[in-house]
Amino acid sequence: MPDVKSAANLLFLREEELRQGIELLYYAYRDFTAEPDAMLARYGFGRAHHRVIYFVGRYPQMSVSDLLGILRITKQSLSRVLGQLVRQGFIQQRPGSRDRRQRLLELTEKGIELERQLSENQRQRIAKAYREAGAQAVEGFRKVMLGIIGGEADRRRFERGPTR
Amino acid sequence: MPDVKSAANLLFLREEELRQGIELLYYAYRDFTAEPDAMLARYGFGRAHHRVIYFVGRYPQMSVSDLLGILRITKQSLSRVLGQLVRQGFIQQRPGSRDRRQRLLELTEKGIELERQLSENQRQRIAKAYREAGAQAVEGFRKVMLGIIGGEADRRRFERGPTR
DNA sequence: GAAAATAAGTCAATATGCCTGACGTAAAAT
DNA sequence: ATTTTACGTCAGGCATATTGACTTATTTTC
Repeated sequence: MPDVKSAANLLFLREEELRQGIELLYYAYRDFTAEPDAMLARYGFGRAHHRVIYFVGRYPQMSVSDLLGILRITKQSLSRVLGQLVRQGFIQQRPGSRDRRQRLLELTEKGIELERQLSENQRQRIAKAYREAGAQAVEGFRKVMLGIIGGEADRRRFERGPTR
Repeated sequence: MPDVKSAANLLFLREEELRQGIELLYYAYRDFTAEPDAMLARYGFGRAHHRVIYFVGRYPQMSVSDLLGILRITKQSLSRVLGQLVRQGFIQQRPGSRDRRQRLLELTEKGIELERQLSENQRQRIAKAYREAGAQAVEGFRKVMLGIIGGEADRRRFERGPTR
């Protein structure tokens, strides 16, 4: 019964393909974070500090609640990490001009330097992967990753054009 | 001076492209783990339990040290998580026949069921992304992800052919 | 203008994940 | 017979994150 056999085989291939997708994400993320984590440890920081520094560098003058929205953590969790970064002079806060309740966040010179160091490794890893895979593969990578990302709002961050 | 300007523009595009790569990984991984995390919380488990259940399901009869090698954590960290799963009947251990020092790991029926529930969400997310992006994009996704993964040994897990 | 909502911060208690270091046991390799 | 390996465990510690309760300043809404 070749029909049954090939149907089963298709299902099997599909199952295997999906598992490989899960694992590609797992291994890639694991390796992607390993080196920055090691660097952060030398400052007494953790991965949470990296995420804060990264996104504040990416979106200067962002508010605390925007940052909370991206990180999807509670303000109590953010508080300690952000407080450390502010007290140690990596991040600067200033009241918003339109809404003075807001504390707009910005990297200091020192913060910019740390961000650069931390992300350099990741940029090079991506650059290497992109270079080896080629432009067409990069396009496919983008498409699949955008499909994995859940929210419409987050997907919009990746619209075409250099500066979002 | 058009040369300088276009060179700077190229650098800018490249920088933006690399940053987007970093962020695609961040958002995709964040959303990829959010729902399983919520399910695990209902069992009193964390992401670590999911990883253990996933890989034991993927490679039945694997040894503890093989699992440690994949997870890249210490045996002390694994110990509590694995111990809970064994005591609560999700994972079964048996001495290896060739090397009786080994404890080979295997999911129980209960473990298989939990694994299926947890990964179903991730499989569907991948399936949706693959379906929407198309076969060629999936090929590109694989290429780029493999380029991001550091170790040759880990990349070998993704060689062609259904069963590794 | 008073009441309600929002942005941000704080105190407290708790859980989980992960680490280093030290030590123990059984089995295999040399 | 000694050393190495596979696994486990005790102890102590730090980072990340949670829920819940409460405060302050400012803006919005009625």
